[in-house]
Amino acid sequence: MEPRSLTRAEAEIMKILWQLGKAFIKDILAQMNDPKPAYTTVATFVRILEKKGIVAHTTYGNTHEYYPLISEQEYRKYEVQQLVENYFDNSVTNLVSFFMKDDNLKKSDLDDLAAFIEKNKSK
Amino acid sequence: MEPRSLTRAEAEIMKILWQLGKAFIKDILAQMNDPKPAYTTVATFVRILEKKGIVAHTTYGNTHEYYPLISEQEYRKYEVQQLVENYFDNSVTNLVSFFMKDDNLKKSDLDDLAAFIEKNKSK
DNA sequence: TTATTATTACTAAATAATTAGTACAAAATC
DNA sequence: GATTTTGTACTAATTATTTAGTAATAATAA
Repeated sequence: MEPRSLTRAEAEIMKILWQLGKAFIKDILAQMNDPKPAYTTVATFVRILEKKGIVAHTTYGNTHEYYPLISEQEYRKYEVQQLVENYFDNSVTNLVSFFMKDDNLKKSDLDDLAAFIEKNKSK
Repeated sequence: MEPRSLTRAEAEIMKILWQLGKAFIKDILAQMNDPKPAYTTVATFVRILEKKGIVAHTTYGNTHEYYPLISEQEYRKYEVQQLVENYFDNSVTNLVSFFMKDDNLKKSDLDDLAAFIEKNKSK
């Protein structure tokens, strides 16, 4: 399942699906912020996501319960990779040093990261 | 200058402008990968970027030399913020701990990061 | 059992993004 | 000075994205 970037509207729906695990259209709609789109708008996007192979459904009578085919972890990984590739010359270190410059990183974060690296060096 | 997300094509051109500092259309085109778009396509996007207030130009005779009004640093920061906001619950720590899960870091990343952290421990 | 409600499938329409051609003007060349 | 080249501005056409209405159908309620 090769991930592609989700559009803004698609991402909004996926986030709800990831959170709920599975949902009917009305459940998705209920989670959306005001101003809520029309029921049929949500249904359209879910159908688009299904056509793209990112969502599937189970049928219960005449209704469908939708669920994601890609995990949030998987997609998040893809997005991070995209960012690192596009703006940090493919180097995670560049991203980390970007955070350091901006003082966005707590010292404990760095310590944790150092410990993690130490632990994984053996492999 | 409030940054907005750049579209794919816009980002491609901005990256070249950031790299060159300033450029004529032909310079931008020269930097693009094959298959290169038409000269006029590049000109169109530069005009769009200008209308959006992201690019400006200096006139030399009948030609324009274009330059960015937003720095790459500034935009990069915006993009990172967007990612952290959308997928890491607004926490940089969450992003760092994301890297500390198996499989999210390449071995070369591990080595680089180790060196980087070692060097910065002193501070 | 008819009317209402809920749901999906299809259609459509507006806007954004992508791509490039044509017209025109200025500059360079012959 | 006429012709070719170079560059911008305008226009246009295609595809993607966003949004939602309508038709059809099944389930539910009156």
